[in-house]
Amino acid sequence: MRYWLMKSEPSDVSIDDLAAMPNKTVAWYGVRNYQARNFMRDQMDAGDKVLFYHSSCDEPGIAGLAVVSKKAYPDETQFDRKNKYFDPKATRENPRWMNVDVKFVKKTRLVSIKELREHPELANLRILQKGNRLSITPVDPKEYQFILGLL
DNA sequence: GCCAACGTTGGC
DNA sequence: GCCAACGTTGGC
Repeated sequence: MRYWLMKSEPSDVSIDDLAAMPNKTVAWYGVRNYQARNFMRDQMDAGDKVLFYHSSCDEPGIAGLAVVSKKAYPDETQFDRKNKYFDPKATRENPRWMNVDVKFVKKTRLVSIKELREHPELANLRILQKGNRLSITPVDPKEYQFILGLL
């Protein structure tokens, strides 16, 4: 089992939105970065634990816990002409983009990026590295446990 | 709104 | 295969 941090813009899907979804589950659609796609496609399994992170908002930080509930399968939005994530180079026979399903576990207090930076134990957390923009990053089990302790 | 740091694209 | 130009991300 692996641990991940997944960024979502709360104006798109917040932790509260996730909790309100049917089955409290959402397809993690719209990832259009190969590295992030590869993590989902090649490494994520049902049962993997997820730190749900709010990005591009007033209070960026960890907002809750979630779990991968379904292995990667083709992202439907790539085929939908009207969708902002439509990809003309993707076909049903040759999909380019994949997504997993993510299910709500719990909402936590907001642990801001500022607070995360204050802990030397988290110095290597991918999301805190300079220039990091990946929307999906692996989290070391020790880092995950440490963050659980902050909640 | 700024801007650093990336990722992608496309001409050559 | 190189690399300049362009687009995007995301914290501040």
